[in-house]
Amino acid sequence: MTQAFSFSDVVLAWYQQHGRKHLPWQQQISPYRVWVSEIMLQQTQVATVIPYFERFMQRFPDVFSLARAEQDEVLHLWTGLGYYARGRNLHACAQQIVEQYQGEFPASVEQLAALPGIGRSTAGAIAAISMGIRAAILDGNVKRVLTRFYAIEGWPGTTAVQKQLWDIAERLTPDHSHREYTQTMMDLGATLCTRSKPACGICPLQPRCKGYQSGKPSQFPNSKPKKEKPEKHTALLMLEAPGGLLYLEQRPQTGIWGGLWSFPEVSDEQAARLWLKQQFGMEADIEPLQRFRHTFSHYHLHIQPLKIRLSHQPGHIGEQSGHWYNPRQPSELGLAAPVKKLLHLSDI
DNA sequence: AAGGCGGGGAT
DNA sequence: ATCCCAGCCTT
Repeated sequence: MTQAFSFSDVVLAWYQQHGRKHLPWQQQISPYRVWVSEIMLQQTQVATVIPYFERFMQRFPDVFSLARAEQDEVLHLWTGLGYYARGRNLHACAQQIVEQYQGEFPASVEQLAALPGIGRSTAGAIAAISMGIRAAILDGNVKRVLTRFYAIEGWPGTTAVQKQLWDIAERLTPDHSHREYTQTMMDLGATLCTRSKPACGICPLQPRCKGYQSGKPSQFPNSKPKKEKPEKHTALLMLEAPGGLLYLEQRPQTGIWGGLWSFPEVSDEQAARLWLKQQFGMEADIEPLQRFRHTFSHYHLHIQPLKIRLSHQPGHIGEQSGHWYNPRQPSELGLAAPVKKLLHLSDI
């Protein structure tokens, strides 16, 4: 009597031969290392994450060192990764794990998902990969594999499709080999079941894949309904003191570039003149630098840098305590990508 | 349920 | 230029 291979049997067999086993976070596997990698990998590709992960582990080898750190240093190591709330949540989460759990990650999906920055999928990944707990994940890779395998119609961002996918993901998860299965589902999505030109010819799931049978596997997952991104404008004030020092202030924790250091932001050059008059009670020469465009996931931002050369360094500006940044001796601060670019631009 | 939140790599 | 990525949080 023969028993048909289950979905997870096929997946696990493929892992033995072809699964990735040498990524940095697949070595010395621990809840801490898996957690940091999973947070970094949210909406961010493997190749981008690797150097950030290595630097982060070098500086913060365990949850205690991370919990003790200054937020500025955490965000400094996050500079360029984007979605900076991830960095702030990571720091807060480390402190909570130390205070509430004596530095030991709680061993259940529910408890993990209650921590800042950890949702259902990341909790499942930490539990399955580092703790051997039976838990499902639903990241971009798994969504792609499942929507193709079952030819699921509808954009996965909708609640209905989301729920359907979670139900399927939970059902397919085997009751053994949780780490291997979880890593392999991500591997399949990352290496074979890719967004474009999927390698169906060498995919172990191909014989039963409805997406393949449809002849158009790449139409799954159905794409997000598109809408045009608005064009927004802003200006950044580059106050330069003698010696090339540039004035930075910390942005609010919420909103764009939350918690990062940035040039004072005003709406336009007109507002800049007013701002200068209010701060210094005097006129100042404003030199507009080359305007450039920075694109976010949901809008385009035209940034007008305005250089203002000050004859002397003011004692203080406005309410908050700012920071005079020396491009030749960079401070370890979290910087938004465009700000970092502008700071580097001045360092010539 | 919907919208906010980055930056970069692939195409 | 467009798409979308090892999603989560707030409203």
